[in-house]
Amino acid sequence: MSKTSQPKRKTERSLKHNHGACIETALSRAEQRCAEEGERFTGLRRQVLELVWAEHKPAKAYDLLKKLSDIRSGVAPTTVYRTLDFLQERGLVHKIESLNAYVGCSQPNAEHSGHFLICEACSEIKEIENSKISAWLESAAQDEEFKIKTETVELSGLCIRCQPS
Amino acid sequence: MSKTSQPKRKTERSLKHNHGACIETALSRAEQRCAEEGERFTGLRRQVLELVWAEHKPAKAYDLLKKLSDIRSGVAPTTVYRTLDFLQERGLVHKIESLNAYVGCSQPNAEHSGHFLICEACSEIKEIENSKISAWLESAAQDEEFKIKTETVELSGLCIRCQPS
DNA sequence: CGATGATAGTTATAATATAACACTTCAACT
DNA sequence: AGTTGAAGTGTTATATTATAACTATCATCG
Repeated sequence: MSKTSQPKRKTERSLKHNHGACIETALSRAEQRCAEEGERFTGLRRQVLELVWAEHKPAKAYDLLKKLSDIRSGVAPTTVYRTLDFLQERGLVHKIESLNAYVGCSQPNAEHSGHFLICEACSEIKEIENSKISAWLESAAQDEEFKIKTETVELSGLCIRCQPS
Repeated sequence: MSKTSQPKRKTERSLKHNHGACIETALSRAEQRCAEEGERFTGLRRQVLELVWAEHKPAKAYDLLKKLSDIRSGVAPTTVYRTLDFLQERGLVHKIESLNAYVGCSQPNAEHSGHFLICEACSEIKEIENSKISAWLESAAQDEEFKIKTETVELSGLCIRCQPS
């Protein structure tokens, strides 16, 4: 019997959505996406992605390393970084540059840079899907005749739940 | 005679502006800004800022450390990071999160997060002063009722000079 | 002058990330 | 089924980035 077979303690988030299902969705999308691209969604890749998705908070590489070590042997930093690189290249996770951490992406079908709202109080990260943002930034870049390839947009502050009322 | 006393080789950039003057301007603005705030613009702080401004490219902390060691003794990582922190807090330099590097800020008067265009080919960084960007991002955040405190906006790609014609 | 707080020096270590090479596995082909 | 080549993973070592904790020095002000 695995440790995860029990009814598990609830987090704030789990009160609001079925996070188990949330993870499942992410994993099956990832599987599908890899299949489409002829990439293998191996046990290692699945485990790492599952750990990244364990919370809706940024996961640090070395924290993933520790957790991964609990479920398999022969895990080194390389293991984690290589796998994160793979997942990133397929758009399955994003790196949050300002935190040196990683979050799962729920729109793995699109080749997109993510845009993030990062709550400084509760650490929760929300990826915003506002197609206008890229258009705006491109227009700003166009003023300088600059050709954007990747966008790093990380907005830190307070989410609605953490704002003083 | 210092090495820098000679007519020096021209870089692409030096053909376009008098970079010596560019540094001088940055330094005197910094001096003024510190004076306004009752902060001391010490020799160390001046030297670090000068090194950051040496090029219009991102400066890595440990590169600054090496260069700083050439002009003073007792320089450790702490020295550099502490000084960069000081300069950052006063808006005199910005950290480029996606590169773990620092650039000088030419608008040290404003409390602003910078928005950057980063050329992947020539490494040149341009800080864009487009007041619309913050307004746009704030409106996007507002849709989620998120209160932005700091914006990390780093757009990587190709500057006009590095684009294939 | 002497107390005080800011600045800088010193030593050690933590945290993040990559390089280089060896071994294993899988799938495609014969 | 056996061969083989590329992809995946393991292993070891090291590079890079950043901070902690404590001490010494300096500038200012009473």
